[in-house]
Amino acid sequence: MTDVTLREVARASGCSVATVSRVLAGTRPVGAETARKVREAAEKLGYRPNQVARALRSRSTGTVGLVLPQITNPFFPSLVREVEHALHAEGRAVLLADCDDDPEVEAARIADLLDRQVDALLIIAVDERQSRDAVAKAAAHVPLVLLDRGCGPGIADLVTTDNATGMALVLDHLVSTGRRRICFVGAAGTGSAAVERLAAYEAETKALGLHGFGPVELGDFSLEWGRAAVDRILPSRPDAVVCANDLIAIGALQRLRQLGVDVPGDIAVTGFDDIPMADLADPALTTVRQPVRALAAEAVHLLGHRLAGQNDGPRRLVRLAPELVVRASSAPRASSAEDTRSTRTPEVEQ
Amino acid sequence: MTDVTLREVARASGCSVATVSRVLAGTRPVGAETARKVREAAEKLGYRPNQVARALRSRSTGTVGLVLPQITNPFFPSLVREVEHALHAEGRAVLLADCDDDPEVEAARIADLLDRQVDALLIIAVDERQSRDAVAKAAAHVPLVLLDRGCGPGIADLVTTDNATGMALVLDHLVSTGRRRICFVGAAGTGSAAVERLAAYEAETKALGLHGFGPVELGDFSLEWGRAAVDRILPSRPDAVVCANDLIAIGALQRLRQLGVDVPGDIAVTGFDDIPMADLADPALTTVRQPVRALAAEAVHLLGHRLAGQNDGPRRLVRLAPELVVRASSAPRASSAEDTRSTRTPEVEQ
DNA sequence: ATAGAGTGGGAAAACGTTCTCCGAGAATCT
DNA sequence: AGATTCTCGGAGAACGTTTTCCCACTCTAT
Repeated sequence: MTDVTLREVARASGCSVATVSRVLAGTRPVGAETARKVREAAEKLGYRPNQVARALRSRSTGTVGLVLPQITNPFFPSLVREVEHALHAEGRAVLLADCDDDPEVEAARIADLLDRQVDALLIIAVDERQSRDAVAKAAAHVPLVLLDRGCGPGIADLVTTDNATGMALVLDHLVSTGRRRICFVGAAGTGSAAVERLAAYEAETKALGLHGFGPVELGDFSLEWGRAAVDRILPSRPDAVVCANDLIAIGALQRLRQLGVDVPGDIAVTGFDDIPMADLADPALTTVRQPVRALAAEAVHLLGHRLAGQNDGPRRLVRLAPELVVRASSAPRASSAEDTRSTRTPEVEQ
Repeated sequence: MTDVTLREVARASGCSVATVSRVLAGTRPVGAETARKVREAAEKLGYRPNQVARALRSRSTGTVGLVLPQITNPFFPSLVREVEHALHAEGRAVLLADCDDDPEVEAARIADLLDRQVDALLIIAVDERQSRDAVAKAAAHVPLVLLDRGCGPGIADLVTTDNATGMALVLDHLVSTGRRRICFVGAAGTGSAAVERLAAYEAETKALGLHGFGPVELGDFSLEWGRAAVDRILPSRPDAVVCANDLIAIGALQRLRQLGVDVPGDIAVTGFDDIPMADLADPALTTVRQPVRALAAEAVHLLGHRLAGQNDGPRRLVRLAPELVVRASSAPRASSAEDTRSTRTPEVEQ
């Protein structure tokens, strides 16, 4: 019932605590016979090392804090999953902190995690500006990597999706399937996703010479805004609507259907992120899939690097290229959609 | 830079470590003047108690392990969120373990959490049978509450949704809006959700005297099965399809639309769980909303109870009544759906 | 005056590890 | 043979708290 300690294993195997620790941790060579006796005793008593004591002594808890704005944001669960797996593969555990999209809660959670002596922090920042202070302060104490959302330059390592590439993929695709009257529905925030995707859209349309057309409407990253934006955009008779994320796109899809507009016949719609719903929308949504696994792997890798080294060296900014996922919502107008759903791609499983 | 300890606060305030601990923890009355000096010094040095040391000494980490099958299952994020908030409100932190739907991984994660000295475990079991051993073993060491999914009787406290009530709500609703030729698409597994929802469906249809009709098709809890099941059910010309969860229902919706069947005109469709997608489907899905916040609160409450008491006493089984959410997919046939979406209910926010 | 209770404070033991010394014996070198 | 290294093992300090003693002192009641 009560836990078995090193002392008891030592007594049972007739040697010292130090020796038992050594053979179990493999930290120094130990005589074959002694080792056997120790292992035997440990086995018999069902000894399990107390990680708290180990942490106190060795000043490392083997624990990483994962701080995010809102686990219910549909893009995060898969990211959390990958991060969790990557960390567990290194024998680390994840302390989860959901911030309810509130920077003050975020600051408090970060402080709490530091008190709990996490070895490192992985943070998806709530807000570009308002998170900065807390993040910077935390980065002074412990290796810290920002994930997905930035937080000002030079604060900490950041690994994120290359929004410019993603937007370019979308626009190339639309143009190459004959769309010309393209418009953009984005978000007005100051977050990196909002800013970068808008900037990329504008740069790319210019590069492609589509600059004549192009209403741009900015709201927020929500379904409701997607629905509302359709009404503001429709009068200019576009043949494609590029949305800054999937939620906006799905909202747009809903409103367009309601108004009897044919997608993709009259208008193509694209999203960004590839959340699970994107594949389920009707028509299934063409979108940009963030390289979730690679993002997680890279972030964990960077953490490992700082944990191994002295946690100094320059801040890194890693941008990973996303992937275009073409589905029915952007099918060429020529093919008059008998079975538009066949474009659906398989799940990201494995 | 390096952390401030009790010793340093003691030295700075000219008193002993014991006294500092006492005033900061408020564990014993201490002279007013001394207390002031201590607090002042602590403040000035920026002292933060080391939770690991505290945990080692007081044999309590203030940490709870949350073990779940797959964070990407769309029903879980909101549950995780509520659990996390409820626990944090008590000053506890959450150690997250995602099991990848694998009972062996689950067992390993549970063992790891126990080594990390979690004060308690909150487990959404992967499998009714295969999780039993690991859960039972863990329950012997630490307060443990099962959430959402059971794991055999008497293993541990269990708080879950009352599937029978939920199914009754659905059937009453369908019957009272004129549906009679009702059929069921469920899952064949041995998990409590699969078994209970099927049993409840059968009991309730019998009670309502609908027993003449009623094909029942069993597959799994997936979109694909929902799509496939439609083809097997359609020949019997039902006017309502009751699905064992939302994924199945959304799959069914998709296939029905593809076949040109009018929902809800020809056939009503209902789901179970109220995952975020349910509201976004077209038509929006009538479903049973699990009382997520209450589930989390009750589970945490039970944990607290066992943490306070001696972790004995009988195992409890708490069933919470869910709520029917009527949306467009089950609108009465009479009202020939001008704007079927208006039935949509607001988000669960706040 | 003296015993008894009550108060404020310190010294030091514990919690379960890891790790630094240190010593005893065996093996290797000159 | 004596000096040096190596190997194996133990004693005990340390990690930063909490908590148990214990002491010194001040009140109050006899």
